[in-house]
Amino acid sequence: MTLSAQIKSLVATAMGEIFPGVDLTSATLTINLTKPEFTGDYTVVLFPFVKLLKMKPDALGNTLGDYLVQHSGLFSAYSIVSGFLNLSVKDEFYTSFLTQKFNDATYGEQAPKDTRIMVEYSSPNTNKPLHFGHLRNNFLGASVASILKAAGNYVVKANLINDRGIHICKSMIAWKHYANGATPETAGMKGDHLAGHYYVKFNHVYKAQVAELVASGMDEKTAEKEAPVMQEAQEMLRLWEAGDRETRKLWETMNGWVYEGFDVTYKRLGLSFDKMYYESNTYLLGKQLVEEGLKKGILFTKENGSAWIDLREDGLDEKLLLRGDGTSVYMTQDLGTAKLKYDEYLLDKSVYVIGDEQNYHMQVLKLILKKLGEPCADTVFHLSYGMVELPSGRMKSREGTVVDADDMIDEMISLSKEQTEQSGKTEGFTQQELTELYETIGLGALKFYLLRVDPKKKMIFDPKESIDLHGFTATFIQYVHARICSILRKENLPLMPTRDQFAAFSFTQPLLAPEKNLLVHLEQYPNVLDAAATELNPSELCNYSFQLAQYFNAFYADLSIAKAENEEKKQLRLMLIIMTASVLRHAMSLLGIRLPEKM
RNA sequence: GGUCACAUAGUUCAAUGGAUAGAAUAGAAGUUUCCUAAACUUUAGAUCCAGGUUCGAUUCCUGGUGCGACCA
Repeated sequence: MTLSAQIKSLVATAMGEIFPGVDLTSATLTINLTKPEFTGDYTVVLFPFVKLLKMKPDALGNTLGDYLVQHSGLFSAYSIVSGFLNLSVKDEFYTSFLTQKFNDATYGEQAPKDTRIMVEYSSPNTNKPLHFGHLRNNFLGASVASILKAAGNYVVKANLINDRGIHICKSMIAWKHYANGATPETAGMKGDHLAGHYYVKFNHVYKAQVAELVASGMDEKTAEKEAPVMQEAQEMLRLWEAGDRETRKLWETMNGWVYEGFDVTYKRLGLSFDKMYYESNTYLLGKQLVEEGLKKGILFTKENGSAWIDLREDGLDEKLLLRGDGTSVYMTQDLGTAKLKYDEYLLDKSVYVIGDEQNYHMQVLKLILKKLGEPCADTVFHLSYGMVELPSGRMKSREGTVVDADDMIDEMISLSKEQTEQSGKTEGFTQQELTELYETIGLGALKFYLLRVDPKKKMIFDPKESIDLHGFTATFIQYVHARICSILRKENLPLMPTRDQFAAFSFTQPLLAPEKNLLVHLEQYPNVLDAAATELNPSELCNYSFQLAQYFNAFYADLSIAKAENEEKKQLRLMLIIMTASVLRHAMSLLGIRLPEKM
């Protein structure tokens, strides 16, 4: 049990003992960390009980404080400041905590539970390369999956590839007309970039054709439908659905190129999946659910034979589920896929990492499943994240304002190279170590930058100013780790020494403020990890790690470790930094960020 | 038009209904005979507006303004 949970239960018990027969359940018991400007470690807020007990806050605080100091054995002292009871925890609690946990590589993790969670993320279209906005999705998904695993869940990482549809046909048509048979090899381009190139080409040609038709007197709506290249794309989609050999072959070839390109990017980013779904396999799913829904009278048909569900009672609209010609819409296949996932993996929870532009779609999806009586309805959870915007506004692929993911990665790595060379500490590194270091720093910065903001909030990305290797960044944390490793090397200690590498000390000297800050913060880690898992919010780990690193830097500047005042202090501080480095590694690994031993 | 988000220092972000609203960055001033100065210390600077609930509101409620997404 963590300290704050212990204190909460101690206070609850104490209140019961002191005020027998008084029902205190209506008052919320709030325990916080004490603000730095007051003495004490944990604070009980007294106000909620004041009315109930008809006591003044100070009187209540004294009674409770006296009782806790006398009975719990955990507190050395207390003080009351304007309605807040500040409790000081005995140093022995922290030193014994440190002795027990300093080299526990799994500190903060929870015992395996029987909860099965799928996290679907990435889910790219195969007509263009990943852009910067997709990176937020990928990092979030990967990180949330790791966090959930650390919290004891069984996790399946899934990727649903959008490999069919009109947008794919657009790339194919443009390639057919304008590529002269170019392949990634002959073009010297990654396959995903090649496909993306012809998707853009399609849009150029299309736009020109529409303009031409409009100029010749056609109205714009009609022109958009009549443009020859669009007609061709539509025809290609029909051929694809009919299983036309040649079309399917081209489709397979081009998608193959795209996957090779994606694989390179995924590998570079350290992303992996346990299960791949392909929309070309799943797009016909869901029709059966619709049929059953019609039979049960949950859905209804309109005159043209299309199938609908009426969600107006729930404040939403009528929603189309099958067109008059019997073809599906996105919602139909999403219904089917949700059921498929649930049946295949016996899920307790199915997390969809999808942008907030699809809030409505996901709300409707869940609601329809519920109305159809599908048990998977309750498992569906939309992890909705805000869009990444440029200072000039939203990224638009058609307007060419997208920041390409591969370019961004290259840029970050070269930036980290530049900065590292500037700092002039690369003596003794092999070429391979340097290459690895640049990647560690560059990718770390990128991941941290995208994960440090609450997923729900949209974020602004300024390519010129926002990426910095100082301040609230992964680099800051990596630097702390490198410093700690450096000290340990000089002391001839491994990163994770066993306990018998230290003499059996009993720590008797009072903890100094910088030591105490680190300890209090380290003790919080399990709570933070648990909160990150509950909220599906990796940014909690960013905030926590950064603060831990800040405490370390202050500690490091103030107190000597290798030349501590005496052996006891040296030992304590070594254990402290070992644990600090270990917790930082753990937290950062959940974000997919590596920490170097030298930098 | 309807639904849903969001609004905090110049900028980018924090703050389970709790104390004097925290960081980072940009600005100003300092720190290196001593374990990595990618660091540390000091300083200045903010809750969109108007009501309401509460002992107490950045947080909850109502209305307004602004920006955005989605649904037609």
